[in-house]
Amino acid sequence: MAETKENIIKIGDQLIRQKGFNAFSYHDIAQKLGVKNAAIHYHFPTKADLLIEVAKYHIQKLKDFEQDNMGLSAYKKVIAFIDTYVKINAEGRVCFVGAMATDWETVEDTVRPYMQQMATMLIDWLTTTLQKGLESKELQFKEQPHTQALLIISNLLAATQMARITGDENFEIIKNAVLNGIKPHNK
Amino acid sequence: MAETKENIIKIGDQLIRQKGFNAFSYHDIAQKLGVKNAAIHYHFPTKADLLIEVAKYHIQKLKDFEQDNMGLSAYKKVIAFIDTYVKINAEGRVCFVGAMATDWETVEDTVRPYMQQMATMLIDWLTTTLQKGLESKELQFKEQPHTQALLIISNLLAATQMARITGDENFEIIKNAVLNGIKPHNK
DNA sequence: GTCTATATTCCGATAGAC
DNA sequence: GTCTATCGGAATATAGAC
Repeated sequence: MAETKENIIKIGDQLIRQKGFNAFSYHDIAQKLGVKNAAIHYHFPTKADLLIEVAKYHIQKLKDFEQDNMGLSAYKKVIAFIDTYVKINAEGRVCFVGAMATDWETVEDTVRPYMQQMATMLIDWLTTTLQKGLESKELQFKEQPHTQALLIISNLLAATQMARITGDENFEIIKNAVLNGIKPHNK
Repeated sequence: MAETKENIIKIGDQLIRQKGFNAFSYHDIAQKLGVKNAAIHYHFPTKADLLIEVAKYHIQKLKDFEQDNMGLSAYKKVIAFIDTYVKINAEGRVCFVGAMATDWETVEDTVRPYMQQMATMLIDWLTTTLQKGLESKELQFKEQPHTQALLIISNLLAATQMARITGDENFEIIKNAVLNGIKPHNK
């Protein structure tokens, strides 16, 4: 069934963001699915094949996210964006971009364009969202929208990582400060 | 010689921040030192033993950093702090806290307290530095010093990671914005 | 302190049966 | 599509000589 292929991608993604690309094995996935090692290789001959599909999966999830929140105000879009990181943090995982960044030097060249596409889409969407929020005076911040987008993404990306080491309180503090950094002063 | 032990730690540290803890082998270190696999095991029986020493090495480096910059103004201390991330980024590596965060779930319990100590020291030092800069009006920012410290560290930590994927321009942008975020408005 | 040699385990990957 | 079986390789780790 094609359902298995989808499940492998999802479990692979979870393992990548939990343990890292070099720390999980096909056996880990097989075990969770109740199948054998070889069954995973049937769907994804090499680990790089799987990683590319996981990256594509994230690109699609991001497109879905954009679509689902299209009608929302800029402020609520940012809230929804922050919320995805809250969920990631609650799972005890890190975000895909952060996980891929630390494994970057170990992944094959064929994989990298997909990660670059995903990261660029993320930055572009938030930049545009902030830009519109600025124009409608719904949001307020000093930096360029692109710069503010980079600041927000880096804050949240690192917050989920630091939370593992220093605890969830620091994630909460950073999360609240991010929001505070784009709120109009008179609100 | 004890020099070899020190060299193993330094090379181990570089490999951890370049490829990740689970992606380098004792063979990698041995090769760089021109010795054999077994020589590394003589100094550090297990990989966890080495990791603990790498963590201690970073704790000591941080103490040295604090000592070396003790006489500087708060502003110059922050500049020196940012500069360490500029160097990390120029090397194509990531910072130790970020590297350890993504490998967190795969390291033994005995290692974790050292990483927690290192991360806490980092946050505490920057918090104190920002606090003093605020009091002397040398620096200016809206958030609590502890919050601002978390924001700055998360920005820089993630900037080195994102630079790998989306390029060094984004690191530069984030770096400049970090500094811009604590500068008094009249300067 | 470093070496050779080796034990052991695990992982990625493939062949071929069902 | 999944299985059993297995290959080849690499990695962690240890024993014992020098």
